[in-house]
Amino acid sequence: MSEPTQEPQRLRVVVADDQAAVREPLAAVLGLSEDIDVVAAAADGSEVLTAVAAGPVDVVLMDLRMPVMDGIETTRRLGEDYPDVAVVVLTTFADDDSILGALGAGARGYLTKNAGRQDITRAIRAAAAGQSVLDREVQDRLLATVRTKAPEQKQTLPGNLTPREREVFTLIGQGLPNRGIAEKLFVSEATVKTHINNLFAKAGIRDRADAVRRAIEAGLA
Amino acid sequence: MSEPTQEPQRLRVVVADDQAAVREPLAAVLGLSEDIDVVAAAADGSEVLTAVAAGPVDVVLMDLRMPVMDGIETTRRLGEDYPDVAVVVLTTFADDDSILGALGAGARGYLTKNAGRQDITRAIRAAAAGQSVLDREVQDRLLATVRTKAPEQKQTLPGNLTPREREVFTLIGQGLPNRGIAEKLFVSEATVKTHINNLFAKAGIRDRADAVRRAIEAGLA
DNA sequence: CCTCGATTCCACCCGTGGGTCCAGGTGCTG
DNA sequence: CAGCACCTGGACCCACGGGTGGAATCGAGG
Repeated sequence: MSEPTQEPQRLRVVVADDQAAVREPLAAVLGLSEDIDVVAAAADGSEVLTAVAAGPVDVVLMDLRMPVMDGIETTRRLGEDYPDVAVVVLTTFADDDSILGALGAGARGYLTKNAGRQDITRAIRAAAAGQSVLDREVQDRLLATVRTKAPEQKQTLPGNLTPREREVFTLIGQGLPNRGIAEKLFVSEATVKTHINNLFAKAGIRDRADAVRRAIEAGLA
Repeated sequence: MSEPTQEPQRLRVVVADDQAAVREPLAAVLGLSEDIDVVAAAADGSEVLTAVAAGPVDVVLMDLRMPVMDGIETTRRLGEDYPDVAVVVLTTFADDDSILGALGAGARGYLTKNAGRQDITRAIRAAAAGQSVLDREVQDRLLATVRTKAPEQKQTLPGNLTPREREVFTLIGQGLPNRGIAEKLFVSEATVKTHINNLFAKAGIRDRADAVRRAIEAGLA
């Protein structure tokens, strides 16, 4: 801990955007920062790869919508071949697929195009230092995705379930028929049906199919 | 877009940590930055709230483990009463519960204590500007949580399914009974059963329960 | 033209699932 | 001890699910 964290030399940055009207001014304005060197400007993903292969690069500022090879795929390949190169995404699109795709591919930052020069330079420096900078709305979306999908929610189940009922519920979620559940628990099938009826009533479950979905959502399966 | 984003005046920061041995040096070292004013140092969550109530505060640098009121609960209350105050978490713990709890409570940054001074000041500035800075490992964990739940793989299905069969399959995954599926597709229940039997044979599905699991895994539900 | 795959439908059978009611046994707690 | 919650089991009923076989229409393609 408490490593120096200073970047004594200037950060070597590649700017990637298919629109020259965006790419050129962006590269110019970034070069104004005394600690940033824009070493290349790329119009598509393959140009990014050649630029990175050509010389040492610290950070790639990447647009997502590009011809030939899009930003996500480019990010993925960079992560495989040049894991030390940090990718910061700068795009107009902030939909879930783009965000999850880019971050999942290894991007270390995600900015939308209403970010200012300060925001962009800060994100570049953070990415070079191993941190990750996200736009506020991007973080909100990311969290919303997590919350709906993974909040380890046993809260979606009414807590009144008895241990045995929960156990039966888990086995239903694994797709076992009543007889299979009975054998696994060393009880009669009638008992299993009783438990199922009780827990269905408590949890407001209609179907066995419904039960499977709920069990998976609840993280029991 | 392209707002000024400059913070002309110095950032007013509250440092919160129950250990004086951490809190004091941290406050001192942050004050060295010419754009940061440490306006208060708090030893627990309630001290943070009084400090924020007392004067205008831009950013709270918050430890999670604190007596009286922990960092997550404090963050939550700040979000309710002072939505303009940004919270940056600085803690030794990087487990999923802490991360999701803090970010879910509204924290705009999450650093572990191996972050250097540069990293911390950068995160403070980013948070004040509406961005969010995460440690690399924190982002990785966050993404891992997302990925286990939303991996969008349709490869688990044999490709031989006809469009209609895939459609029926999706509806099964949503827990609909055959009659419901029939109504939704404007066909008879017999037709639905035929499709189901065919796709069950093709995909090697035994049960309806099994089908629900497979549909969810395949990202169709 | 004729075949083949896809889609649509019907009839039949029967196993399982789901609902209801009831009841004996255990163990904890007021 | 009396009550309560839980687990266990049985009996009954009926709807839905799943399997089989057959059949019609239609469009694409040999």
